[in-house]
Amino acid sequence: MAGQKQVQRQTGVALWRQIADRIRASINHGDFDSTGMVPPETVLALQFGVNRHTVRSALAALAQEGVVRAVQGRGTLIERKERLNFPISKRTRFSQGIGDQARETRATLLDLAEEKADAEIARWLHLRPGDDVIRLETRGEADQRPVSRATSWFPADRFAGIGDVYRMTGSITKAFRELGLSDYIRAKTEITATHADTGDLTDLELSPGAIILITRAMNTDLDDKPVQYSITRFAADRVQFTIEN
Amino acid sequence: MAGQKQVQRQTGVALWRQIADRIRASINHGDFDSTGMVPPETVLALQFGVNRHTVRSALAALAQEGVVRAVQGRGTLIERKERLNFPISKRTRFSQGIGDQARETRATLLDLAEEKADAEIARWLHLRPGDDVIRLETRGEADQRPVSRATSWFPADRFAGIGDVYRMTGSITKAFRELGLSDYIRAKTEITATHADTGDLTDLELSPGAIILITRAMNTDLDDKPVQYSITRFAADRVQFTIEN
DNA sequence: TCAAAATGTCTATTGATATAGACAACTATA
DNA sequence: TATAGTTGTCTATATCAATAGACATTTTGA
Repeated sequence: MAGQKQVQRQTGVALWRQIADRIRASINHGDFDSTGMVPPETVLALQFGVNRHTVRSALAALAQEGVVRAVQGRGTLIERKERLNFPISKRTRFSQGIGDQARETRATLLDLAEEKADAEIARWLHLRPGDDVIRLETRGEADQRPVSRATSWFPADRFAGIGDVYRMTGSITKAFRELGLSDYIRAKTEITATHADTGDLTDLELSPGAIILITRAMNTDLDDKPVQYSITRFAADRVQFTIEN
Repeated sequence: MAGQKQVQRQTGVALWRQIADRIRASINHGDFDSTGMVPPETVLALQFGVNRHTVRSALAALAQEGVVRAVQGRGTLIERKERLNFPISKRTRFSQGIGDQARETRATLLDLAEEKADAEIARWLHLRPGDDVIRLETRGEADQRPVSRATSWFPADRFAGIGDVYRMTGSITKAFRELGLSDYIRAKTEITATHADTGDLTDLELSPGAIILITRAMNTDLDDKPVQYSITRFAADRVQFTIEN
């Protein structure tokens, strides 16, 4: 049977754009891992019900992004993206250091809420269980490719409204600065691994069985006061961590 | 200052489509509530940096949706959408009964996870705390307008994989049927009200201070066994409930 | 070595998208 | 009752999006 949702016409979104987005998602999902290449243009054109030239426009856009590389006579190869390197140090920030590895980095806000700290959060943030904390859920992307999803907690009394500031600036570092915290330090990072759960599969465009790297990290201000605790889940095949001593 | 993100060209998404989406979001956000009408076409054209005709295309699309109505000489009025009526009965389902009130209804999957039941979930689903449950978070939309966001829990042993089935069918009722439950009954509904939290503001496109109607509901199978417990948060100015006795 | 299969290039045509300008028609108000 | 402000309509032009067909070029494998 054909795919459940075909491309739509007359919506103001060009067909090549819709097709490019769906092919990229399929690649991230690992649908073509067995061959390492995208199906032939004629096949894709048939599947999507469009002209071959339209598929070529979509593939050209993906080639421009660096997602695929077309080779005449062979086919369109999926570029083995290098793993993004996350240096872990006292100056660890998400966007910093990634900027030169990817053309476009973005963090999208998934959820934002104020809640009471449970025992674990309280321990990391040096609060008492039940104290107000702000929870921020974000997804990190590099070149349209979902890389990580993070849940961060902040002391609500000190960083009231940090969610809204984050929404404006799109950066934790900038949000901190807006709220009067000019600098902070990565005090501790724990790294573990597990299998992807269903939330990972959807948010990170993974297949069942995929591996997730989990970091639990605490940031402090210059007086060693905790300002942020975050749990980040990375798609293991898209990242590596380096620790310099 | 101008808006932080302007419309983008050459992306495969038509300018009129981007502009229409942003105007619709502004309307839902209540930005024009003081006047009850959209700014003049010439002003919008200047704001977005496009020709007036392009703005007109966007407004024509919104008029087609029924969001606005243009009146020559006066301006473009925002249609006071009737509140969606949710009849609450033993046969309460989201999509049913709404279909004839809105042109297009949709439920988008926000999150999906398997977790352990806490005390409250366990009580509603007649389980023991710690039992496995599947949590499903969705947003309900009618005519592109976000109406509600719901969190539902299902007993994991009985409805394993209901999340994936839901993703395919886009309907709880159909997902139940796929998993062998042909019919179910709304056993209990509790209704409360509160102010919107930050999550509501983003997901439902509301302004601070907006009112949220909350339903806590339990569905059972024909043997009175609980099959679903859900907490749904409605934008209060977009819905009404009716209970027939 | 030949043929099949795949991407690359070219021309041509149609419709959608966007800009530009001018003016008509209508509403509200001074 | 003028007049300013607003939406509606028309013509014209340029570019983008999509389709169609033909053929070249390259790779792979029989």
